[in-house]
Amino acid sequence: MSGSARREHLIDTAIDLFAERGYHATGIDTILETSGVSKKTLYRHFRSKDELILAALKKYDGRFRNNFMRQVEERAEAPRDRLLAVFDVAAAWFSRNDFYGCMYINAVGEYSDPDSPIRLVCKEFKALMRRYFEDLCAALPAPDPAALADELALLLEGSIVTAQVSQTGGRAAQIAKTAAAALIAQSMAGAVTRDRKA
Amino acid sequence: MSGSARREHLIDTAIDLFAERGYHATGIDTILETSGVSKKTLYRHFRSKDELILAALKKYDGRFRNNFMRQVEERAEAPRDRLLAVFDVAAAWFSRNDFYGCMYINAVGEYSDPDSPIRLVCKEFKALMRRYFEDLCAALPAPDPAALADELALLLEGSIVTAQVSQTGGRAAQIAKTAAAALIAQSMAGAVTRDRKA
DNA sequence: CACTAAGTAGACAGATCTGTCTCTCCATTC
DNA sequence: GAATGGAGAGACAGATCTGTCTACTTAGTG
Repeated sequence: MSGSARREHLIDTAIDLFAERGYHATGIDTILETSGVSKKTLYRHFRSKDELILAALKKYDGRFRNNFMRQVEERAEAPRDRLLAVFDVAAAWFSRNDFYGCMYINAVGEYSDPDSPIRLVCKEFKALMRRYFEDLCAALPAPDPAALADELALLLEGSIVTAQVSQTGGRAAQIAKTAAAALIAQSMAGAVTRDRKA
Repeated sequence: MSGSARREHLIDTAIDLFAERGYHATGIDTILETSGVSKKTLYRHFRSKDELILAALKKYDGRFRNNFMRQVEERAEAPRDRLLAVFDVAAAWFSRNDFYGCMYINAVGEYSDPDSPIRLVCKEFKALMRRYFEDLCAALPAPDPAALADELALLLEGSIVTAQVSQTGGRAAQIAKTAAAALIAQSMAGAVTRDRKA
């Protein structure tokens, strides 16, 4: 295994363990045993555990969003259908047996300092997801894409934590999907109303 | 200070520290120093740290929901107004400088074993909050109180984590409130439509 | 082959964590 | 006033955690 491959393997292992057990509860030694990498190598690639956490969150960000958006785009074509497909993809995610909620939400729960790099990565991830919603809403086209995106993003977040806490699998995503359809309809109807008035 | 008073003081201190810093990151010693209680006393009242966590979550459950519902009921009278007032109360909560998200959501992020007592308390809390929504929806009366409650509960959860991660204060609650009004309207309109058809 | 860079294994230091235990003090009660 | 029991202070044990360091091995390259 090459140096960079080992580094990636380390990050992948860390992602899985942090996602399942949390950040403080996952020790360096556990990551090393699971990955089969030595401590020396870990500290050659990362200055500290916090840097490994940061690398894990950053790598997961790209991987997750790519995967998520690809699945949405595979399931539907039209903007409105894609907005709804988001919740079908979420349902599939929630039903996995390695679903432990959102890594970023969980991270924020463990790192409360608002200025910590970890928090910034989490904030950034959520901003990018919300941006994805806004792009889809703009393509509808919704009269106020930003406002509708805010609402739909809230529904997704709510379904994630509800699925995690209440362990109802895809049910939370189904509820969110129903609500999303209503909010989209309401948003578009508002546009029609305004158009008629004008 | 009497024995039981000391016990409560210990739990109150634990609530604050767990809420702010998380569960694994908060050591027994920190709780002892902050509360001014000795280690011997802590272990007289609680068998282990996990039992203290459990006691903290249970006490916070009663306190939070009492407080929350009282504020909602002070702000509005009619069921629909109260459903919307929920999000005003949430906005005030999110704007506090000691807002660190939901203790239960954060706890679930750190304790992934689905059968752990900690998880059960979290699940129970969310079920009780959702029940509160359902009671208000039934008083509307909404045609399908359970379905509407599910949706509104999702919006509240979403606003909590969004406020926590993105640090936008009461804004997330405002978005949720707007969406909630739309969902309530949609729900009631559906009832009217069905009534006319019948 | 020789050299170099990177890896494994693991001892080690120093900090921290949970939980137990002893000793002392103090308040209450008989 | 004596006895009892709760509480404070903190030593202590044993585990675990992060991070460093040494010694040995392996892979790749000129």
